[in-house]
Amino acid sequence: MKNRQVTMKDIAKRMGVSSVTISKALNDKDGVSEELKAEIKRVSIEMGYRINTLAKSMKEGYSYNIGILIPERFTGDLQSFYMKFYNQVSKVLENYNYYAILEILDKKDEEELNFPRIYSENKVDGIIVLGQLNNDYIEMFQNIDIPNVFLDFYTDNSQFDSIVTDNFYGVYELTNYLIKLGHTNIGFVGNIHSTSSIQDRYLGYYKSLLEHNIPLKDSYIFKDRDDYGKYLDIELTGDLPTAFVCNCDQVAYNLIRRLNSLGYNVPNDFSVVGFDDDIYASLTTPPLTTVAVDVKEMSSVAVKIIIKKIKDKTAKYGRILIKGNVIYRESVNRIDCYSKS
Amino acid sequence: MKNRQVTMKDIAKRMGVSSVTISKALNDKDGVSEELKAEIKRVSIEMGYRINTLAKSMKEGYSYNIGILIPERFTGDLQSFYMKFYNQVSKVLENYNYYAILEILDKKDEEELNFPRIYSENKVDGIIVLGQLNNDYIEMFQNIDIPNVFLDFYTDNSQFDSIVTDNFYGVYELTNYLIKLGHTNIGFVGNIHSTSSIQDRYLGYYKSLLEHNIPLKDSYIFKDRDDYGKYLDIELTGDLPTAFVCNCDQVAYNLIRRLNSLGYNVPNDFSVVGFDDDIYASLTTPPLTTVAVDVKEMSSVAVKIIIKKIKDKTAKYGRILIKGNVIYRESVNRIDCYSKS
DNA sequence: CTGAAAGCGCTTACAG
DNA sequence: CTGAAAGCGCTTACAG
Repeated sequence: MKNRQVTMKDIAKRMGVSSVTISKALNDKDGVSEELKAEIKRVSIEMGYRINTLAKSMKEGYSYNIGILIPERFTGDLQSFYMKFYNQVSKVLENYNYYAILEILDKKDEEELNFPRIYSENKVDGIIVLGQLNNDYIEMFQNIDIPNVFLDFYTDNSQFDSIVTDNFYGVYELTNYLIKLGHTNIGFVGNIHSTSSIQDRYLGYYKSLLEHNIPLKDSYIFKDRDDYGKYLDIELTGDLPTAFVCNCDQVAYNLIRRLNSLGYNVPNDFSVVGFDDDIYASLTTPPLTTVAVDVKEMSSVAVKIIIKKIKDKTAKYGRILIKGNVIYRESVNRIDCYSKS
Repeated sequence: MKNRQVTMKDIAKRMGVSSVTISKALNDKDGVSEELKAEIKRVSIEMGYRINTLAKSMKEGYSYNIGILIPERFTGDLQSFYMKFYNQVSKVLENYNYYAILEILDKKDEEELNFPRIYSENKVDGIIVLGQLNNDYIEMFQNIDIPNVFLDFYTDNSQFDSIVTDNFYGVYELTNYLIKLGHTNIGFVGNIHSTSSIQDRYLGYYKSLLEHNIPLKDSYIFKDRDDYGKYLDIELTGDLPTAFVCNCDQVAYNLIRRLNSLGYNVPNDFSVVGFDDDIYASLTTPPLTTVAVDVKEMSSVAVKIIIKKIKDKTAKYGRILIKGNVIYRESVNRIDCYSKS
């Protein structure tokens, strides 16, 4: 058994007042004289009082916990990206006096459509889902009667609120930047049938071309992975563009190594840009111009929304796009300037 | 307000029994006939009952939460290592019907010696500290009256239980391996005054040399960082060893790039080993022979210990060393065999 | 096998 | 300004 904690009752007894008065004083509510309030606070510290949030929570009907649900497959070795989110969300929640509870949803539970345990056991007031769930599971989520928000992915079912990085706009900005530097032969590296975020990035690239009256060339679309996500050797034969827009930094990293091994130099022979600003962006030589996902802002918004939804169950937000930040580094050159960077 | 949940009372009313019987049935306790128990379970599912763990917790005096406390400075960009631990600990806790609550201890709170909020607010039954706290804070931790365990670091105060990777033994094994392959001129790369884990790794290297009657040479100790942890260019002049034992993978990565830029090949000209098996180990060409910290085992042990300490407040474990696993890759050659690997 | 009573530590609504 | 009473939803110990 736990050793007995100091309770409000103990303070009350010692001070000869009621525990109601203690509660009011410690919560800065009206109905206690300022002097008594100050004295109560002093004594409570002296006695080493710590509030029992469990009791408070039960009375109020709120746990002051938010669940963060991450499908197991996003927790592998290199997926530290999601942990960054978790970290940030957890930090933001503090400002609202909330805590984050992580649940990793294992494959089996996801397939068998079992409710998250944090939900079944009423551990949380709301759930932030981090990382794409399978469709059936998402459908099931509609039956969950606590607020939820999807972070970093979305679904076509408009019932759900989601917060995603603006893939489209980010690549659009990057491509505009390349064009401004004189590039007109610009390739896109990625399997445009693989994930919806790669697709959106591709469309941002395409929009930039459209706006500048640059025709889209099939031969400038370079497949980087098969439809199962397995990386392929990028085919670099025939007519090549002067700049490559890669769907992510890791692919840019692979591409640059590939180009190097063929005797090319980046950015002198080819300009290359990525997306994500993850560790690969700084491991390439030269470091990559890329788009940094705004983890901080996205996390803040996710928390704000879930807290609002807890207070107002009917609130709806839909799909919220958060702009990333273009990070300018040395992997890009003006097209008319082949002198070294 | 939350929409009202189904409670045991509701089930009781509907079935014409008391809520005590419901509680017994759902918890598989004695005192209910098997038929009634089965019927209660059926109805509770039908009614969509979810237990209110808050009420249960309050009654029992346990929150069924474990806090994971990570000092802020370990949550930066590249420290996904700690998140791996967090992940794993969280997964293991599930088996004990416990949940993990993350608290990132910010710099200010650490300096001002403020208790973690999860402690002040009684949110958790125990705390796992992940990442070295400053000494004063550790001293203060002695006054915390809930069980705690330090994960991945230790302190000389034997009051505390800690679980650390066996740095000493890991490097000892690696160095033995190099010697078995014929190396006798073996260098160590690291600032041996910088952290205690680097020091332990150095001593493992030294023990291996001792055992094989290989003299320790000052000139074979290569400083990789200053005393503040800032990386230095490693000085590679004069008499060089045939193999380098690096204190971590990132340093091995830096070293190999350095050697490459000087025109050397690894492993043909020099063998190199690292420690950690992090992303850098697979980014080097060739990939690194290194020691993988056994995150899984360390996390399991941490959880086992904290759960035991919750049940028995007097339990003591001291410093527990967990062996890492040597991962054999291609960055090492036999010394007598210069043909390619 | 079944249930009435008490209690976990708070907070809220109300009375004085 | 202060406090007695009731209640949040469970579980435990005890009585029948």
